[in-house]
Amino acid sequence: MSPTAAPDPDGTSAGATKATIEAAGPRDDTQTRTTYHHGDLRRALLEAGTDLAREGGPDKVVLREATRRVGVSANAAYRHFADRDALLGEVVSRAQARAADVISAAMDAVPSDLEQGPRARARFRAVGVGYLRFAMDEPGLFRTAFAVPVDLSRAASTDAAGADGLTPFQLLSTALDAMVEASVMSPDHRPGAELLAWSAVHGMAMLALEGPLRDLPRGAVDELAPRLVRMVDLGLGLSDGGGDVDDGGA
Amino acid sequence: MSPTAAPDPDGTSAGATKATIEAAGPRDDTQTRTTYHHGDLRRALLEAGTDLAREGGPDKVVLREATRRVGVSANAAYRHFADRDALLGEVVSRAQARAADVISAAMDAVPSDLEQGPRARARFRAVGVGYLRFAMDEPGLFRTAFAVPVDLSRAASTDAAGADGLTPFQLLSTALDAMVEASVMSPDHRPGAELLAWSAVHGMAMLALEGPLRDLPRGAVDELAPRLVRMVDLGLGLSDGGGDVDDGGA
DNA sequence: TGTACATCAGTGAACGCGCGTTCACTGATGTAC
DNA sequence: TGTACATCAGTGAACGCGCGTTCACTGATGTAC
Repeated sequence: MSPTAAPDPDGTSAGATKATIEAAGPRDDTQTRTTYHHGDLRRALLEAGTDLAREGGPDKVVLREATRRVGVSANAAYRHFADRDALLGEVVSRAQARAADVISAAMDAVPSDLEQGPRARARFRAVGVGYLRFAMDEPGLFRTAFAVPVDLSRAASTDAAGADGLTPFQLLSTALDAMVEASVMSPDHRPGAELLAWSAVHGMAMLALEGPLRDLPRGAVDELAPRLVRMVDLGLGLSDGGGDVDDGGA
Repeated sequence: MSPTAAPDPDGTSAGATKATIEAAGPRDDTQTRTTYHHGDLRRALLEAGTDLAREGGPDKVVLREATRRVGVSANAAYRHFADRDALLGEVVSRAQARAADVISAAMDAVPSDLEQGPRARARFRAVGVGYLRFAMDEPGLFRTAFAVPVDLSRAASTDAAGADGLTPFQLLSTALDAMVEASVMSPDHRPGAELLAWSAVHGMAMLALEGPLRDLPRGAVDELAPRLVRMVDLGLGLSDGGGDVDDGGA
């Protein structure tokens, strides 16, 4: 039970002094430290790691640099994280939570006085628009959240939910459920629809961020994003698909 | 003018000997060399680089490892490539050309006795299916072709066209043009449609290859791919889009 | 037909970089008595 | 209330790795005379 996790219960002078230092804030970081113990090193490293991710994506989340920024020796990190992947894993979760917040905000911007059907659709499209907005506004965090080239499955990933308690994937799922409930999407098309919709927006983000469309101007993406989500909306919801179109030979 | 680039014109014994060695094949590679000069080092490095890309994507295209595999000292590569990025740039082009071949093959598998409209559609969908097939069959090459995390724009990129002379992007463009010509797609929707379609398949590939869906089984992708391209087809072609759907507030 | 010589295509060793991680350690803290 | 001591959270130095790149060099080739 760390003294920062719970309010310091004891009133010894030593304890009070430490509590005072901590109350001054979990290290203003970046600057030199006066105490031997950092006080909140774990959180500080997480924040430094997130900054690194913001600046250059997952590859830039480098353990030594994080400790350097916090002003601590390199191996102090090993008191709080098993290894570099453990740190990266938690940074990934934080990045996903940030994405969830942006998506939630976009969904909440949909007028609540719309009728059920149009509202479900608009909220569904807002998921995609929010996803792409996050990608373009925070390219480093986006790639950290959704395009980590290494497998982090063995690293304990903490909660990736946003402020409202839902992960980006869960937000997408609920939006699709609402469309079915509002009868603007056939239940037949519902299974797996997350992956189809996600693919479209994820692909545009990746093409624009580190694909062949790297130098596509921001404005172009802003213009394409609504067209893309409309394409998905129409392609998923309007038709029976499958039956009414010849399947060719491919 | 390298002797390998053009047929060796002279008949001197020295020249003939060298020509004989070269005729025996551009180095069987991987094994020890008996001559001081390699004979076809540039091509051999390109091939080693492509093998590396196949095995582990763009990051694994490492100059030292390529020379090691060819059996040559590390800096011999600098006789043929300005730097590591120049080598990588050419490997990227080769990977794109391979993608073009797979896509072409998928398009050519569409029966030619279909009517113009259905055929145009089927060939368009074949582009997406071929793209995803290449991604799953050759994940390393796919990522090298379409997901290089560094900017290679300053590296001279050679031709990325496949055997039929078209790049993957050009194949997609011609498929879309054919749909407009066959009147199964409105000309109003044509501009920029490449990016919408490309986004969808690229996103699914990236999610399955190095995204959160990394452990999605191959079979799942095989099942989703046709649904995805159908979604795109319907979303792009069937409706007027834009006007007939409320735009919400997002 | 031979030979001097410029040029080409390699070699071997080294540099500097930055990383993750481990080792043996020490200063600070909290607790049992 | 003081004090011994276990435990916690840091330090500093080092290891080993692999990379891209450069340096001064040498062996092989092709050509002008």
